[in-house]
Amino acid sequence: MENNKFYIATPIYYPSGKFHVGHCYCTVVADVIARYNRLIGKDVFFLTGTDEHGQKIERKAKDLNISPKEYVDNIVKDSKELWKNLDISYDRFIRTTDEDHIKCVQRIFEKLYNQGDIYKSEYEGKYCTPCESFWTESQLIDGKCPDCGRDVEVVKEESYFFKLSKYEDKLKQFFKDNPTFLEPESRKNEMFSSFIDKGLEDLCVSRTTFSWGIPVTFDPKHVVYVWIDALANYLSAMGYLSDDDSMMKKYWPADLHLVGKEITRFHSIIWPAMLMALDLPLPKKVFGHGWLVVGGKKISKSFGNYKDPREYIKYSSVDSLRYYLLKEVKLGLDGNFDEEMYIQKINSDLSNDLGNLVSRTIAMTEKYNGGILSKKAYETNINNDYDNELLILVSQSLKLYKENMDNLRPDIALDSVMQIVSYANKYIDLNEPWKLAKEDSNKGRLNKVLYMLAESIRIVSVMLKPFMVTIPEKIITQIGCNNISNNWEDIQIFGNIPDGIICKKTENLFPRIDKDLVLGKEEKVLEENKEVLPEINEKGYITIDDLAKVKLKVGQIINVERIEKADKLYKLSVDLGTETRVIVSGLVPYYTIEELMNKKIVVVSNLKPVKLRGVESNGMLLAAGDTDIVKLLTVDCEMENGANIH
RNA sequence: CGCGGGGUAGAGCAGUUGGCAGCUCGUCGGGCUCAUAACCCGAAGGUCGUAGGUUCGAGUCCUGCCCCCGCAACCA
Repeated sequence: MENNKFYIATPIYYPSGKFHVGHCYCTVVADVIARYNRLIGKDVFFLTGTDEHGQKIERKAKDLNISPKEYVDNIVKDSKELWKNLDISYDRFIRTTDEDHIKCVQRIFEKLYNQGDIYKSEYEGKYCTPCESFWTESQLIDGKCPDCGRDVEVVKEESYFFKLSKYEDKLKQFFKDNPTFLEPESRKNEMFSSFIDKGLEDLCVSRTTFSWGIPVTFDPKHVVYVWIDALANYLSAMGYLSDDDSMMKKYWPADLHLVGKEITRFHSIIWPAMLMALDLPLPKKVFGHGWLVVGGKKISKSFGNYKDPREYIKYSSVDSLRYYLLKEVKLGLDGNFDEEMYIQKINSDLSNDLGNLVSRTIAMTEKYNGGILSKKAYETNINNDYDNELLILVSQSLKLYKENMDNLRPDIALDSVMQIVSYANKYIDLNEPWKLAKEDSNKGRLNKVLYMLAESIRIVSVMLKPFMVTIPEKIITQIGCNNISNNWEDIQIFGNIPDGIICKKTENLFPRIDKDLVLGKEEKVLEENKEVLPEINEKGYITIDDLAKVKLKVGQIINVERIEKADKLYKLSVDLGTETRVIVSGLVPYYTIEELMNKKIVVVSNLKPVKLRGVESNGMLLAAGDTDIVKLLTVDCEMENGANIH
């Protein structure tokens, strides 16, 4: 079957700085799609890499007093590390400085030149000499260089041009014949209204103003400009125009170019035109995804919202990050990456729903049936309504999943997976296994429920494989299915867990993340950076000013309540003279309500409020002791409420 | 008249060909005790930016206006 291969590529990124969440987003999405296609049995080739030439790189290297190659080598090393951290399963990391790529680009350039699609002419533009940069009319600010504000001059530069205009009609026809070539729809509108309908101009494809690039073989003072150099990577990786074109035969045309919305134009206009000129089949699809915005703003160094993605992984996990990026961001639209939302989402979806489902299922199986999953019980007991509903949901979900993965809606696909998880949790409550376990006559029914759950969990794990790298395997191991085959075809029919498999609970799959702890910590780090107080750090002293920051007051407890669902917490109302404060404190093991009533205590009055078990605590009371004995600090004579302590 | 995207419950978002306005989180109330203080049920909460139009019927189609964001030849 010709249909059985899948060639997917991300753009090659420009390594003018370290990669951020945005780059990761694109690559992670591509990786998920690649893994999905492998899962359903396709022969996948997944390409990513770096676009390393150009003036900007040349200049950056010069500033650092190293060669451009050294400069990009460093960044490439780091980004490969990053992709490893994110479990990106690329088949090749192509660099435009790779030997085979350079050869390929030169041959493409020659070929196009020889057949007349590239010609020599002059490029005229506004040039800022000190900045050594060309600017377009629209980039200029008040007619001056946007970088340095100095005057620009009109300069003519000898250049080679690609006859883009020649392909205008062919392109229009192609878009007409292939309505799904460019997605989402909105991008297509943009391409037409902004560029194609306005008419395409020939494209400048060489430069003489810098030398960090691939030399034009027949005119070496020119280097190949970004268009051909960068776009050609998708072909050079296939060995196009080389001695060995077996890859080309096998994988070309590409099935999917997943690109950022700002470079959709290059991939949907220039790239197809180039391929037409080379007389090659065009890619099946170009998808222009949206951007991640952080804190409502585009990711950029100047906004200060630029963060190494590995920071997020540190306190969560790669799988969590990948899950969030695919679930919460609708492919094609901009998505907000808010750290607080991130933690909340993975706590709720992954810890509470998924992790806890696995945990409670296995715990019950161990407790009620020695960890043994009984396929016999599943087969011999008649389905009730809940069973049927679960079975229907699973099969619907599998269908929806595949449909949406194929249609590049991973968010909806994930949604359908999570629906199984959600119903499975409900299924437990509906069946009440803990009640079934009380009577021997219900043993069969109980074991059926447990089997149904385990099998649903196994199916969910397989569906999650493209999205998560380590967790699905861990889950499968916990439910004892690591020795059976768990591929796409193994989940199409419900009931594939053999009889007598033993499951065993080990680690917590998704420990809940304490939002306050993580985000609070961060604030502390920022503060430490602001105020460096070396004396304190060295000797452990604080100054009188530091002490003055803590406002201590005398207070009287005027009301005490237990907090529901909290083992140790009291909700105390404390009279501070001018006001009554609510303070939550873990004194249940040490004091009774009666003992606490009317006590005069010492209160830290300016502590930042925190929510404990849903009750906001405004302050803290002082107490002595560790775990066994805890005694409140009180004042040894009558003191009016609200009196300062110093 | 530069181009594009967006404005839907407190927050973040879905809403396919026009047909009772949904999801997640949060809030409030209840249930359960197998589980990672998790899980299950119920409730409150929306003039779908605004003004008009088409229609039996508009979040959805058309027109005007207001606000936010991005792009404007190489930052995914």
